Amino acid sequence: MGTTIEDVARAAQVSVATVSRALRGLPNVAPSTRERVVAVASRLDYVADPTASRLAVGRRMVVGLVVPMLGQWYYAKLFSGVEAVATVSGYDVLPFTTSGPGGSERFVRTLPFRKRVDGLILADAPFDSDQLAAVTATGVPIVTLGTFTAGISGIAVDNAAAAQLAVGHLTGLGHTRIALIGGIADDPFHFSVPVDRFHGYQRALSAAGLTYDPSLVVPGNFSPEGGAEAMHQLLAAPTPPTAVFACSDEMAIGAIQVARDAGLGVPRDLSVIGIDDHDISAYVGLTTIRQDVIGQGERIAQLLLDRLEGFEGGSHAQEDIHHEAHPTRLVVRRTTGPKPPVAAHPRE
Amino acid sequence: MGTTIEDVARAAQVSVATVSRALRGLPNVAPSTRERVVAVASRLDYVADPTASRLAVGRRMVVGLVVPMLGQWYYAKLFSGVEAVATVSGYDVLPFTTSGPGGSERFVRTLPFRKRVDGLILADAPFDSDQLAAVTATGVPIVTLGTFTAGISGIAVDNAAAAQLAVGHLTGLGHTRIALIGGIADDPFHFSVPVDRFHGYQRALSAAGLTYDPSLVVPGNFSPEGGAEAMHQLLAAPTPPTAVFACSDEMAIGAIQVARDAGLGVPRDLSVIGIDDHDISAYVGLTTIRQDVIGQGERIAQLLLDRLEGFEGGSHAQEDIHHEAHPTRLVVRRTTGPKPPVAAHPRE
DNA sequence: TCACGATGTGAAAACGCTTGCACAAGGCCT
DNA sequence: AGGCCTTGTGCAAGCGTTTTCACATCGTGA
Repeated sequence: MGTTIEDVARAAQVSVATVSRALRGLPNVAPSTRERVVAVASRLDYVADPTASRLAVGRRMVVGLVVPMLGQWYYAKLFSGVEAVATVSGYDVLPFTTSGPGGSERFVRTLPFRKRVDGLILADAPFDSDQLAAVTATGVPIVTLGTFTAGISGIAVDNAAAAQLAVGHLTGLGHTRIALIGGIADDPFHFSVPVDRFHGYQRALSAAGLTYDPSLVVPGNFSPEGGAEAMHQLLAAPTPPTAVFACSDEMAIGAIQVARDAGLGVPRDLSVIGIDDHDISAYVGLTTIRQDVIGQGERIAQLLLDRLEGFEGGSHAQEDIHHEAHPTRLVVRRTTGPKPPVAAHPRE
Repeated sequence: MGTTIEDVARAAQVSVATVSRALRGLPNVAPSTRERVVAVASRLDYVADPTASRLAVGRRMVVGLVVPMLGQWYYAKLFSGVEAVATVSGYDVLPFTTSGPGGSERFVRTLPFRKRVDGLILADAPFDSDQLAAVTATGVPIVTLGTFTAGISGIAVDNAAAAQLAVGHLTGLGHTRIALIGGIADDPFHFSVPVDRFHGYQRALSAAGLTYDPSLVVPGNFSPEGGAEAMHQLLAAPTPPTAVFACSDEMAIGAIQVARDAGLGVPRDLSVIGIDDHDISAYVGLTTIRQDVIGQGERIAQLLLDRLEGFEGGSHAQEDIHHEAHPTRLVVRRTTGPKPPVAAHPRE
């Protein structure tokens, strides 16, 4: 296993420089020489040590992916999308999570990506502007996903529009008491996605001539558990909603379960819509707003890679920053329906 | 950003060797010197370049995680467990997927982990013994997850026992026609998990005095889609099952949806049990066999790291191989119930 | 026939760190 | 007082590549 370029050079009776050139397809190598080197290299099972070559070249061939957490559906999908395109360009992807111990403060304080990555993807980055400044000050090329930042290229779905689409679907069905399960109140990671969706929610309400009732807005922590808790809270109110817009499918699913346990029919007594189109949403019949997460991951990775390749080859001209909206789509399934004639109360 | 160890040495009026020693807490550095070096280093925002240090030390500080795919719930959780413990020991984790283009053949042919990782975690590795031999021949320390291999340490749940537990639950409820939705027939990645679960299924049947009916065993591809298709196939049979054991929760969820769409009550007419205890299973009321995926990831990573650390410090004595079974547990929820008095047929 | 650009090749200097070895300076013992 | 560990420090040789530069060699046009 430990064959080095020198072993190959010796065996092929050439210098290491020639081996390097021959194996990487650089010009100025005689065809016969190249052939011989390649043959020897493959006979010896030689592969270049990336550590050494990265040191020599000065590029780490690593992109960092900063996410609140792995293991959650959205970020897992994202990672796999990013990984897929990074790999074909020879880049590794190194995840950094900001919701663990220490959270984003630790991340910003230690800047653990320094000297380790060539570029950074900030996904739903929970940073305030000071923190962001600290990160950009390192000089590492950055793109964002899920939120737009002035001066930084990125892609995102239009969260406000998506939310508005969702809530519009509900108002279109005649609902007037529409709850929001989001991530606002306790805001574990204070990123902008839930905020934007909240705004879309409000917009849709006023578009339908409805007044905003703060008691119908509860946090859901973007988990099924959180969604369930939120639903409990909503059902305990004097006049429960007839429809719920959950800011993620996982919360929606948690909410639906609680509602059904309470004896409510979904969508007979209560309509529920989510966002994401989680892998299993189709199989629980959840109406939702679909977004292509893997596609977003692939796209943002490509955006960063283009920038990185551009850096080496081209002018260091001011990169024109680029904000790209990704589409979303309403998928109507079986958890939303017309407003019930009389509001049902959960049975005790 | 580009401060090197030499900059620090110059500023602190010591040699680079001393800087290296001081910053890494090695002995034989005068307290006053160390203090000064640390101060200077932090003033200059110095961090060691891992690429250079890895080259010098000869260890890559990377563990490879070989999985069929990322982005699926099980492997995403696994990755996050592995990542969590690897990180605290300073290791990066580099995923390799074997179900993409080229599949495991490509992986075995190119051995893309050479010179890149210090150790390898093979999760549900779809390798035959020749392929496995090719991988081990590289000399890279290996552990397996999800399956036991002679001569290689690993951890796994007892899949046969888990399956037996699941099917035993169904026979205990009086069911006699019990289907299996697994991954056997077309076997996209031919790994052993579905095989073991199939054996557990058979064992549970004979334990209950039931005869095995091959027509009740259909592949499900470990996806909700696959589970749905499988259920369609099962319902089309002359005498459909009254209970289904799905080899993953995702398949179970797909199956349930199809059954309900066909007018069957779950669990009134049809009981369904899965394996995994997926994040959302609790919220769709799915009866299942629970396994702690993140815990498995953490444990297998620790096992590998211990081995790696052992390598450097201690004797190269024959590592005692270590096979560790991880527990599973039956979680009864609301998709399983007693055998219906008369078998229901799907309504057309 | 001679200078001259192409072309192929090798020597050696990076890249930024770690670490073995040599060495100086003190303390401690006898 | 003289030898001897111990402690603190620096020099320099790696680690395995890439890449610059210089140097042959060969053909080619004048």
